Amino acid sequence: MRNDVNIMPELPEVETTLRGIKPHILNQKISQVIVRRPKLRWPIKSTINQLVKDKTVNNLYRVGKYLLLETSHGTIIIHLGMSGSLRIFTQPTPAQKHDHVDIIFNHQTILRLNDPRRFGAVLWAEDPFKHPLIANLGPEPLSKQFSGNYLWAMTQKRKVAIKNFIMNSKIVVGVGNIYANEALFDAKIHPNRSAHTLSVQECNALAKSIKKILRNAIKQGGTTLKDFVDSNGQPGYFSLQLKVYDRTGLPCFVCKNNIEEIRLGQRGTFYCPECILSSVMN
DNA sequence: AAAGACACCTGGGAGC
DNA sequence: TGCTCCCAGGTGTCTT
Repeated sequence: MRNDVNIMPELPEVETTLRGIKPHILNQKISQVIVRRPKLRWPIKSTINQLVKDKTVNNLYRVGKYLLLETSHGTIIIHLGMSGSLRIFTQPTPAQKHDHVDIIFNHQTILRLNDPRRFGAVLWAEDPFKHPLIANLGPEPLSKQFSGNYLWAMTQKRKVAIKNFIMNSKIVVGVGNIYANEALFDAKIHPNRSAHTLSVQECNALAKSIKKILRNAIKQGGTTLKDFVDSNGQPGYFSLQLKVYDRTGLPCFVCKNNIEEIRLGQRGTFYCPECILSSVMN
């Protein structure tokens, strides 16, 4: 078992981060942005400090896996990539390895981005919804708009594997590899099924499973909220109750048969063939 | 337009 | 012990 399984920021982790940092920085004035390493997924604007200095964060929210810090003029867009984490420090604290960016509020509170693999991003946009990364995103998985009917309508004529399909942010945001595997297992749908072959009923089941899995993870995140952003805690994300992800060859928790692994879209894909088979027979 | 491959990046594990 | 190789993944971009 790889030990980095529980540190990937998927939607629930980003939501938990949001809830953790919000009380510390909402309505607080930015006094400085320190960029130690501008080369992340995209270069951080050299003008970022001038753009946000002395602006107050008057709204803080999440769109997919993007965190948006809205100021009176312009919005900071933060993405955690696959190894990023944000923490709050309420007193001066030396930067550690991979601490690439500090946003300092009221000359005291530090919002610090740590990101070993540097797949994350810190961007700025006058109107984030016109930003190319945000403008074309699909609906939130936990919204009413994301339903079985919506999913079914979108799958028509789409031949791609259903797992790749639900990981496509133009279809629905925030479903990464781990939760895609878990949701398909929960819905008893083979990840390699061509999207358009799913029935309305199966799309309903899948939409429900995605919501259920994400809600449970967010709920679990809430219980570890303090350690999540507290400077005294580990910067780690909560561990996940995974039923299939990274469990190749191990017995299925439901039927005791072995979990199998294939590659889809160059990503590890895990499923229980027996559970899917028994579902089809019913 | 859709789908697949590839790129970015690092830490950690396996194998020698 | 230390070196090299390989792998994980989110998501934009390029190619087919």
